[in-house]
Amino acid sequence: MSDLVRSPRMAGDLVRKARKTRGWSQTELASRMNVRQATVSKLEAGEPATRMEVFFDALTALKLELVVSKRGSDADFADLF
Amino acid sequence: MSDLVRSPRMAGDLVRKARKTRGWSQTELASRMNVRQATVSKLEAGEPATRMEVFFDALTALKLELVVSKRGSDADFADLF
DNA sequence: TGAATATATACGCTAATACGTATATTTCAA
DNA sequence: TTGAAATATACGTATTAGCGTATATATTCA
Repeated sequence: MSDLVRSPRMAGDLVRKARKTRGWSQTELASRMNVRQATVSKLEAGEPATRMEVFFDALTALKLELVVSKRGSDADFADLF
Repeated sequence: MSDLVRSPRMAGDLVRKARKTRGWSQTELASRMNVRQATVSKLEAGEPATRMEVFFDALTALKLELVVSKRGSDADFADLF
């Protein structure tokens, strides 16, 4: 299973879902990321100015993997990679 | 084809690669993202504090898709989704 | 329902992005 | 080689994340 993420909002939703699936509180996740609970709260709220670093730290803590690929609808550019 | 991204640095490398594949200059990409060329430069350099919004805007402009999934090595948590 | 737990906010502070504008540098082709 | 195009930096400004610390609101559950 995997989730498509197109915006900070969707990223926040995904982090929240994964965190809850793991049964962690924001404080628990924040601790693993070495940030404050308030920072996790904002990340999950989809704050657009959240630092990329914070997002990646969350993915790492949640043992999630981020894969970038060409958009399926982008037929005019088959060999992007 | 797809690329795994685990950090701002890797994100920057990927954006640069995709941009070049499209034959765009940083200025060209910046214009499509509605940010300055300097911002694209920093994004590609892997600046950890780059705003998530900027990263997502770049992916959108480059017609790239971001998919989050559980890490393959994370066997202890099969049903994260 | 009442208390414990969890999440959203707040204040003062520091640091750093991104902005506009501009230029120093590096890259690359004629 | 040289000159244009591309990229990295710079300066001053405005804005805001994230920090420490703390608390107002939910939310959960015995």
